[in-house]
Amino acid sequence: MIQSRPASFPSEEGLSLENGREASFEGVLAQALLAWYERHARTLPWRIGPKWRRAGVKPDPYRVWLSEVMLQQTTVKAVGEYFAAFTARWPDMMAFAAAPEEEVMAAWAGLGYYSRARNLVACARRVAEDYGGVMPRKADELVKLPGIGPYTSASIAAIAFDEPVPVVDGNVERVVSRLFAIDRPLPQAKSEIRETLRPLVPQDRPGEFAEAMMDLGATICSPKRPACALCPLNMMCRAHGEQREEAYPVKAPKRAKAKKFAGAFVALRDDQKILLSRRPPKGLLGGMSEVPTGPWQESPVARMPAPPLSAPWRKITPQVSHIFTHIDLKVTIWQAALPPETPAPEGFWWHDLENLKDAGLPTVMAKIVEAAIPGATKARAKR
DNA sequence: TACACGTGGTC
DNA sequence: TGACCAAGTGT
Repeated sequence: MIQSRPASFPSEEGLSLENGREASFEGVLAQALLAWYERHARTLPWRIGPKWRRAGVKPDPYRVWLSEVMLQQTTVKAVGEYFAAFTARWPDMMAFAAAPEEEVMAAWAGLGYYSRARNLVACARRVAEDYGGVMPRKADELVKLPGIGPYTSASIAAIAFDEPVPVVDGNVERVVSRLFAIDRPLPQAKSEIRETLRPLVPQDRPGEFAEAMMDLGATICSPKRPACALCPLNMMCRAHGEQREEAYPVKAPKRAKAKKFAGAFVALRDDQKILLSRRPPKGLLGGMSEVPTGPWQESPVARMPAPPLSAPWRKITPQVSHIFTHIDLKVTIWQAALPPETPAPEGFWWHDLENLKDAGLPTVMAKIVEAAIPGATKARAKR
């Protein structure tokens, strides 16, 4: 169901352009947004700015894909250095497709949602094998690839290949739900928002339109205290007309986080090597390296879980707390020093503390090591 | 449809 | 402090 246009917008009869052409609501909105974008576009490493775009320059689909996947549920600031490191190390799709999965997982460490890294590798290999290393151009083709869903497929198709499809991310959900005062709660309202946006997409500049919508949401139409005075669409916005901007988008209530508790073991050999293992490929932190942990349980850790090897374990304080999206985890840490000749048990290995960065520990694991061995995660590898 | 899936920043 | 949020996807 498509919402009616804002009541504050003039009737169509009252609208005419200087050249005598009829101005549609859709056209006026797109023009106002694109004009704003030409002045206020954010400069981003994976983007071709409006000036160069007008000169016919298009962004590299590989970089668009990589950035879009990194940006899923992740801030621009957090992505910045990862994008630079990835593109320096793997400059194109074929180079990336040839990368060992474990190297990609380690390079991704700290960015979160680790299935994205695994799917990135799977996607690159599929593109290399099935498409000769050339990214498909259509959203309905892209959406079949691993790690590429409705948002990412549309964004790549629009931004890299100028396919006029609606691109709906969290920013756009907010902008569109305010523009049309859509009061159905998210995520149920997703399809209504997409279909409301579809006729607004200009056929000639869909990529810039998508980027402009997201920039507007990120910089003007913010979740709290939006800067409506600076918004190029304020006269067309129903939420603004109602002075109820922050009432949109309506969101369904979310569930409380589960509390969980675990014990962890920091085993440090006297030759400055730490005992690590790899987590199972699926599930939380799937495929990432870790310090050995006991079971994650519902009740506080009362006694030491079964350790990976026999050692003079002693409990250290304080505990480490870590908040995941859906789990509030408290970790009790046991530490032990071992002689240099100590062998690693089956499935474990000793990792040089000096080069801990290379181990690719997810943040929660790095926090555990840091609590036991202050400074360990900040050491840089020697040249 | 609803839930699993990370992390860091903001108010 | 704790709740919310940030360019979502897979199951």
